[in-house]
Amino acid sequence: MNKRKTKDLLYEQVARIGRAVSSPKRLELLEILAQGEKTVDKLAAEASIDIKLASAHLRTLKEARLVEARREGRFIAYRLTGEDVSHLWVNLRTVAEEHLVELRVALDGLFSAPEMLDAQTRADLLDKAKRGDVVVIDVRPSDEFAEGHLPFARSLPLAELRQRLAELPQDKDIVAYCRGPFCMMSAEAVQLLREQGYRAMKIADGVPEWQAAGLPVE
Amino acid sequence: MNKRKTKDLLYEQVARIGRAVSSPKRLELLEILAQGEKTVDKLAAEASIDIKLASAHLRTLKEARLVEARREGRFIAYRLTGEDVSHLWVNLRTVAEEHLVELRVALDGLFSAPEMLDAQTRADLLDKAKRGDVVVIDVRPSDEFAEGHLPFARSLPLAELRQRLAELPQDKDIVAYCRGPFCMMSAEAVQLLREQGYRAMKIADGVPEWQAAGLPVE
DNA sequence: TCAATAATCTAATAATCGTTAGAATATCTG
DNA sequence: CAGATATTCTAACGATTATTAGATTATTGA
Repeated sequence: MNKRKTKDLLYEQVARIGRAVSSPKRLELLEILAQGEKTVDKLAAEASIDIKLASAHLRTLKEARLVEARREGRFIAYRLTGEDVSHLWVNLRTVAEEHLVELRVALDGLFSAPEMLDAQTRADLLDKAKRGDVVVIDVRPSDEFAEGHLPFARSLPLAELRQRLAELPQDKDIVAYCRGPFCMMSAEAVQLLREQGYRAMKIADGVPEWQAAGLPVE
Repeated sequence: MNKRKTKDLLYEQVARIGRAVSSPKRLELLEILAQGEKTVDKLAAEASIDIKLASAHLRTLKEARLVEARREGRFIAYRLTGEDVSHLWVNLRTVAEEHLVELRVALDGLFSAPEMLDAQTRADLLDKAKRGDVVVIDVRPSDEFAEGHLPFARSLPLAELRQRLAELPQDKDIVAYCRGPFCMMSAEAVQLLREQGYRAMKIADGVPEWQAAGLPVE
């Protein structure tokens, strides 16, 4: 048995994972799937691509065993093959944020400082939420909330926020979160809430980030 | 500002990292660099590729900011841009090991069970090494040992092992490690030691794995 | 069984990437 | 400064991949 050939085989297998995460659209699909199981048409709509293209990308992800599919009636639902895949996405995104100036500039421009809590305050936030000093709202669609959410968070999807404002207290800090640092739902929620006179801010974390940091999820 | 365009830009940046790790040879270069700084000719020799090709791959890695270069006399030395890059490599390899049957089969075939310590025994190993119950040897080239090694380990490069056998005790367990699960140096060392009547075994971990697990490195 | 829907499969084209070879650059040594 | 060495740069070819469109399969409900 040739030592060189064996090594080539090993690295080739890891490169299968690498190739799977080398396309922006596949990464976006992975991030959406990190929020929970989704059908092809929903994934395509979320990622703003054609169903055929989504299907092709999902096939690639499936061949790398990062996702798996199951038929649900007329639909086919995809999900990540494990929590480690969600962590890989967080890891890739974190390395990109750390090293690629272009990305950091784009993110800084998007989310101005006062709206964004720092990562160190995570434990602190959990504590305040537990005591009821702040209201943590999950502005993702409710099915994603159902698949897992931050402790003490309440579901208040962005689409329903305007009609359900009455549910929120005017005299407490409101902290919104969504799918993660690339998701703009929490920023939109904060903007709306501030316009209506609420004391609102956002955190960049989503459930995948929270989990990858070793913190509990409900 | 278009929401869709902004998102595309963000995922495109992460995909730059993905593309950088989508080639087997680039992954091999990353693993070698995870052991410490190396010049282009050494990297090319280790990865069994032409210097020109190594240079091209290193350029790609540099464009993704995963490595950086500095001139050292007539040579140019490359190193990883941070510890997080080394963790990313470990993460990718771990996901591949977890999900790709082909890889697991290849690894199982390579390293038969009795020679390999389980990952859980890491803390235990550290303890025994501290008390002197086992001798931990680092069989990588000595410059890699110098850049960082497991606590209580002593450097005994594979190339010098046969001549330096006398340095090892016959009555103690000897544990060999090298660059990580894909590296075959520790397996070769164990084979040689056993032929010579020593009680030897290997661990799959290298320094990057040890570090990624949050354990101390000297 | 037929029409409608969701998704996949197949084939084709354009774009990108890996690899190689030859020319060019930068540094060291005499 | 000339020659040797280490590496990069440039250009080119073949291989791989992304994307699109058309045909096909699987399921549901009338």
